[in-house]
Amino acid sequence: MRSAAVWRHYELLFLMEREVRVRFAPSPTGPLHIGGVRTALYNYLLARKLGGKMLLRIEDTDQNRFVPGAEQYIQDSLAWCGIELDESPWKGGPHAPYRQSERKPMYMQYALQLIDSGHAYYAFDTPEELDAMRARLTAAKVPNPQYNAITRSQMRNSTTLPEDEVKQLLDAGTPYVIRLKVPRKEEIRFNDLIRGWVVVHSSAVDDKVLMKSDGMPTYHLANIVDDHLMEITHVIRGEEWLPSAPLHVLLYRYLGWESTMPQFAHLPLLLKPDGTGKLSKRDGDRLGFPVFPLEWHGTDAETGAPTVSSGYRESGYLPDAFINFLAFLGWNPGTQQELFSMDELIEAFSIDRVSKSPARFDQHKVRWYNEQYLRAKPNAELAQYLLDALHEHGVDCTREKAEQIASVMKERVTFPQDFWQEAQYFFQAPESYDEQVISKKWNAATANALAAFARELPTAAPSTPDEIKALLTQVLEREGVKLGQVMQALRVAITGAAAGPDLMETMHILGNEDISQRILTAVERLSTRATA
RNA sequence: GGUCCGUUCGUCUAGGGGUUAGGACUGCAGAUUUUCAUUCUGCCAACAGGGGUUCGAUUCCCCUACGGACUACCA
Repeated sequence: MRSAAVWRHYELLFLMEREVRVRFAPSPTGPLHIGGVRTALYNYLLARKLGGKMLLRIEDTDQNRFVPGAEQYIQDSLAWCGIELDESPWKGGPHAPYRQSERKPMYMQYALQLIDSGHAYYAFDTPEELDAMRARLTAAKVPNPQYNAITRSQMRNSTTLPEDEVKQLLDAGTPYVIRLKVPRKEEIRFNDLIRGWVVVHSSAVDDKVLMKSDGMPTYHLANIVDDHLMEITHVIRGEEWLPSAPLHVLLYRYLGWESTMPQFAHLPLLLKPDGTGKLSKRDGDRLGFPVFPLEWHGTDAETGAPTVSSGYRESGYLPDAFINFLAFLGWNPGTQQELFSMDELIEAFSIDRVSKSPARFDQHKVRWYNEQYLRAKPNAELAQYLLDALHEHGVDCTREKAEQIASVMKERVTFPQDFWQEAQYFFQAPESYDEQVISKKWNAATANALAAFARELPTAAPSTPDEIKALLTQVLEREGVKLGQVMQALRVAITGAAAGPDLMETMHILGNEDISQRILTAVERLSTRATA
């Protein structure tokens, strides 16, 4: 049973004993998806919360899976999200280098240490021999074929071969791997910060390869060695690592590092928004919304054709909104508060409030978060989005006008690009008019009243939304038409659309000349059409 | 198949032996508004099933079902 008080106690102990150090350790095999970003985020939040350090380590021990640009993508993504790294391949740090490929010379000595202490052994089996072994076991209906305490005695390795033959094979340069000698009957247990005690029997763990025949360590060895050397105190990673955690515990023990073994916290998975299963990189645009923080330009694995996967950044999501949403996927503060800045997240975060069960996406909620964050921004900042888009399209606009537009539009947009898309009519008189409104609301009386209003505008020169309204009311009264009857028609005459922000505000932004002109144009065009 | 992990409204979740099971998103309805949106108000909506333990279980225990992860010289 997890109790908040107990974990707070653990956290305090760590604080007193040694600096909290966490790591995010992605492999550069493609774009980082949001599950990875969330893992990085929780690591970051814990580090900042406890006054510790956050480092990033590139796990590139499999050179076959290296994807150019992936590392840069990881760096850019975290930077965009506001997740700061204290140590990284790009920034350096006291435990450099931070790429496992560059740390290659460091691993062999630990594998040899394990061999010396009898916890690991050389294995010379070829892939064909391994396949044959598995096939044999499968045929014999062995539930879980694996290289383990039982099968290792039938394979070609240093536990079965005479010592001098092993030496001979090694001297001859025969390809080999180093495998962990997992005990046959032993209970392995560890206390997961999120799940409590996890117990696994060693018979379920196989003799994992520690050093590959290319001289590189596998993930299992490398991550233990590096976490130890880098003085990592908490390993926060996805649930997919839970089954191999007992193996890692064994490694810490056999290497003699158990007393400083980091605490484990296995995060619940992020599920595909539609069907079932964990979210994967391939889910991409199939779902209609991004699973990547940034747009990714890759190549199709089979055809080699270039592919593009959309990103939250390019789709118009604000990093703060994205992060706030992501933080709540698997964690909550236990209060009613929904909106959290990064600093507030840091303040509120605690690992014991991370839930155990997996979470699915809610595309509506990310949008909602984005709207909240967008509306909280000052008009000047929102105006800049519009200004940028206008500049791109070669349209002139003063900053003052852009701010006015942003001010009236902010309640009705989800993304920054909406300002440009929804505000077209502020820069261009309508070319067509909403048919429904025209057929329902446009008639001779309305047209006459609006024309009268348009003619009086330049001379009356109202200078505020209120004054515009006053003038309009005054004219309509004289014409014997009610305000409610013409508003829709007036809106359509000016904007062409049936809906939009407050009309008086809109007219004020456009200016008297423009409104007058637009109304007269509409009256002319719509009457002509009516008689035609 | 085996091992491990999980299961509260459609979604994210709070809660916890006795509660009208709370909030947020979505949806729906109403109010406001010159319109749409916003805003406000309300409504719909959940403890997977079965056994225990108990005066009492959604909450603790067990089983079942379902879901998921893992099961490579990938991470």
